[in-house]
Amino acid sequence: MSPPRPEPQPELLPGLVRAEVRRSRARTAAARAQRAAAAEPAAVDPVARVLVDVPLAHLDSPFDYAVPATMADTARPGARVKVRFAGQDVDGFVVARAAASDHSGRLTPLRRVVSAEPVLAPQVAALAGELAARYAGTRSDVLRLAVPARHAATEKQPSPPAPDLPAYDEAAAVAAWTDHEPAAAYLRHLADGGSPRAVWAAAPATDWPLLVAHAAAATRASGRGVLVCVPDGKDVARVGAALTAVLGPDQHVALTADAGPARRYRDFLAVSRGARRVVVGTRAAAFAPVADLGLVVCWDDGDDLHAEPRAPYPHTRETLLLRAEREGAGALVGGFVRTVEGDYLLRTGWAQELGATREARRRVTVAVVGEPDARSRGGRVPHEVHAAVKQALPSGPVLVQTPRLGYVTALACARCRTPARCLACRGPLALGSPTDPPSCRWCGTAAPSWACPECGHRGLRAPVLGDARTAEELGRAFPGTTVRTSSGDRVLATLSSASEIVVATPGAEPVAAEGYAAVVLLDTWLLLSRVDLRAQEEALRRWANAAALVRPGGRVVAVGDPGEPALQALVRWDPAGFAAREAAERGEAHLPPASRLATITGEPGAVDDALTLLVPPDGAEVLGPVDLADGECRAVVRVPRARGAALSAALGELQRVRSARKLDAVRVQVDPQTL
DNA sequence: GCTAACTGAGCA
DNA sequence: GCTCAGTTAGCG
Repeated sequence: MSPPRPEPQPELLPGLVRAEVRRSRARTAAARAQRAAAAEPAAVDPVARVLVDVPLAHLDSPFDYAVPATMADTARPGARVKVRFAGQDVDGFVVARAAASDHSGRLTPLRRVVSAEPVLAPQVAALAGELAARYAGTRSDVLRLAVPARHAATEKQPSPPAPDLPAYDEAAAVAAWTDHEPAAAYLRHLADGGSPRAVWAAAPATDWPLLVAHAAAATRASGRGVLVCVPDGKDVARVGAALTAVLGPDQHVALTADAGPARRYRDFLAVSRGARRVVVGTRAAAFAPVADLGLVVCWDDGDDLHAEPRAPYPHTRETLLLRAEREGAGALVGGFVRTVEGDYLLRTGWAQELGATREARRRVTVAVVGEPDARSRGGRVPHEVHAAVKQALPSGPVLVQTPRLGYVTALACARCRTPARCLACRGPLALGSPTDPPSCRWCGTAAPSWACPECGHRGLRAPVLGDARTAEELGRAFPGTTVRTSSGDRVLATLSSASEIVVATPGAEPVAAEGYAAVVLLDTWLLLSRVDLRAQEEALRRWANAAALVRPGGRVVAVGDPGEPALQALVRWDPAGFAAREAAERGEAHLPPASRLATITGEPGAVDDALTLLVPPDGAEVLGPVDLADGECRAVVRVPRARGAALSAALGELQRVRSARKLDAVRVQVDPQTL
């Protein structure tokens, strides 16, 4: 060791050198502290295995640190720590303590235990590893989604005491599930400590939050915990209310993104400390460290809110099913429709079917009426719909679903308001989705480079808002009836049973206390016209979710083409048959879930490099790359489902090599929701 | 990513 | 022989 240098006089030195001296002093002080700490290692298990929070793929594995005696008790598995890594202080989690390390060099001591609170449960650490492998991402990315930010003041507070196990009313649970088969056996299996896995297509007019709550109660009866994930905060509130009704107060926590940091951490701690054993929440809740997990529930798994938009882009359903598998829990994948992924779970025998009885499916009648002539300047609401609304109103509220704002109406020149017309047939131009070019509502011809014939301007606008205009039209047709709207950022959560009309966009439909007397689906062509892999499936999902809000015996009227397969599936209330057909078509087209598909997106040069580095598994197909907007491009790689794990592994290796060689980043998405 | 060690150019 | 900018390996 070198003798201490004589320290230069700072005031005699120029600023830069002085700064250097300060740094050097700080270094020697840090080194002294480290030496002192290293001198006294913990007596038991002096090695801490730490996952460091660095975003680099090739550094995604635990690193060993020495545990100073002073941290012997606090540096426990799951604790948040600060460590010196590559010359800087970084955050990390202790994942294990060990007696020895297989690292050959001297171990750097832990810098600091941020908190002894074990926030990273062992099963969540393992899950992060599996998800990182599955989605070709890093554990640190997954952990950022899984563990909420620390809130020191909240951490000091004790969590509420764990409540007593509530009594389980099996008769009530079976009664609530009476419309579904074989629900009684499924519930019994859960209550007996079994882990049945089911894909559930709910009957129309089913109060599904109540059924989920009873499944939770059955699981709780076996002493185990429950985790329920739903698409949005509105559904969290509904399931929360049902859980309170069935299990009693203080049995569950609701985890949502819009709770503040303090509340979020408080609720997380209540789960992590075992004070709450039942969790309902949105997609981030899929990582909640529920103790002794007995059941995971994913409601409406087709909703794209379940797809995490941050790397590595895990899907709630996949996260929950991985957990069910590794933690030995039962699973319930439910919705008013069945996704092709749900169909796949059934076909492979991974899950059993939980379906609506024939009588329950017939409880609601769905009719399809043709669209009014688009050329008529009259309204979009046909006579049959007027009649149905008129008939239903005296007995309760009526829901009118109309596709999203602005995409509905014919377009006009943004400058001079001249209506935009199709060059081929003079029909009105409209937008099918926010991303597609406008196209003709009569003949379908796309008009990507429209220019106003009057003034030459190229901008288009929607002159009237869709739901506002519909509400206006209905208000005129039914004078004296209250017409309310629910859409976008002005969503009505619930509704009384008063006789009023609610015009809502898909996903924003309020739930009526006693169910709707009638549900009307307008402009069904619009949802079907999206150029998306899942357009049909997604359209049926949105219609079914609205139609399911009708009361038993109520009427559903859809305006559209009766020949459309998705509308026919709605009329027959046959989500299983529809999913099976969709799955078959996807299989023929080598699309998920029969294939596993991944995208590589980034700068053209970066994507080229990535494709050169990628060692695809046997049978892999590489498509593209094709140019996208913003100078990016995207390649697609797909393999038969059986090679899915190999594809994920190859993509993970690609990211590690790319990261180690400091090549430009590319975004890898495994099983993206859309293409 | 970042730091620290390494390398070679430029100059005394 | 030394400094310094530019490069690069390795991170416990």
